[in-house]
Amino acid sequence: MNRQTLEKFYRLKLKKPLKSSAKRSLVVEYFMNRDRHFSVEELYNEIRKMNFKISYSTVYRTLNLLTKLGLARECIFKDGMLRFEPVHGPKHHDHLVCERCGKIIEFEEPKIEKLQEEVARRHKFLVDWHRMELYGLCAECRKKEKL
Amino acid sequence: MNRQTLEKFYRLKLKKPLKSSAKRSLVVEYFMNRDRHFSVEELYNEIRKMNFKISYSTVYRTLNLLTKLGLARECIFKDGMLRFEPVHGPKHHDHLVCERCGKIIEFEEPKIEKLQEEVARRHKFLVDWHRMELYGLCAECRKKEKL
DNA sequence: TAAAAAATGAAAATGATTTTCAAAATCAAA
DNA sequence: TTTGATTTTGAAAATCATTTTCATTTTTTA
Ligand SMILES: [Mn+2]
Ligand SMILES: [Mn+2]
Ligand SMILES: [Zn+2]
Ligand SMILES: [Zn+2]
Repeated sequence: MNRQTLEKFYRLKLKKPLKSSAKRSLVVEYFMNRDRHFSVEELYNEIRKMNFKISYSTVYRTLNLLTKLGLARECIFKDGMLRFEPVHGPKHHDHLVCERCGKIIEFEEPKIEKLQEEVARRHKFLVDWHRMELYGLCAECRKKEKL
Repeated sequence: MNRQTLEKFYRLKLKKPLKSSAKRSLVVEYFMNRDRHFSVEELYNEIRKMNFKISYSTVYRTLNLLTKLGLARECIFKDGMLRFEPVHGPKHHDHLVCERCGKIIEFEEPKIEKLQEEVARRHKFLVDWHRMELYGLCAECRKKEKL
């Protein structure tokens, strides 16, 4: 997420006009500095730890805004908890999720995406978006497993 | 799901022994007769409509049992609501989900599964299970779209 | 038949997220 | 500026699907 996100954020038009606000900017800034999946609680705690006063309501509201604006993406893995990740560009990626340590690895595999399109065509289905997650053990956890 | 499921169900050993019970059997039977994804509420209402008295607790408990026994699988799509589907065999499948009408189409694509394994190998990751869902418009909804 | 174990259902608890609403902050004229 | 309209905020309440509790009933075992 680049430096101009905050300005970009306020330039973007929604149904309703946005007033600039310190609290919201705070959330956007901390969001900007994340580069991986995080839970709302994590972000909330991080901001709190810095002695900024903020409410969960505002954190949720701002993250939902960022999502509508296309700057954030919701990720809901097996545990069912809402997470967000910054959207860095038009490139799509999918996830490997370690069921032991929770680590999340991102990957891209164009060959799979091609085949997905083929499956869709076969069913005369028009794909808007997809999600694919592979759950299992990461390299580190496999090593520990063997000891 | 075949006829012997109910017996199979009671034969399976869990941590705790199961007593046979009419209410639970009821849920298992209605579950058996489903062959697609359903919400807990749907199953509950179906049983209720037949004038059987049953509680949500028992429906939830039984479905969780069936899941532990490997006879049911949890499916959580974009809407975040818990659904179950009967497990018919060892064959795995993935889903196309229509965002307009909610229809769910199942598909298998061994070529994708192979590539998933390759991705995993590349990351020294051991895959236990995965989920893949393609969201978009089904054939029917596309037609209506065009009119 | 009696005692032990498990199942049931109503109601309460849970817990993450959203909503409400009154007060505070921001903005846009005048 | 001042004013008045609009938006934002946060605490508390509402939501809502799912789980848990617990007193009672049912099933199994002895
Ligand atoms: Mn990611
Ligand atoms: Mn299915
Ligand atoms: Zn791991
Ligand atoms: Zn459709």
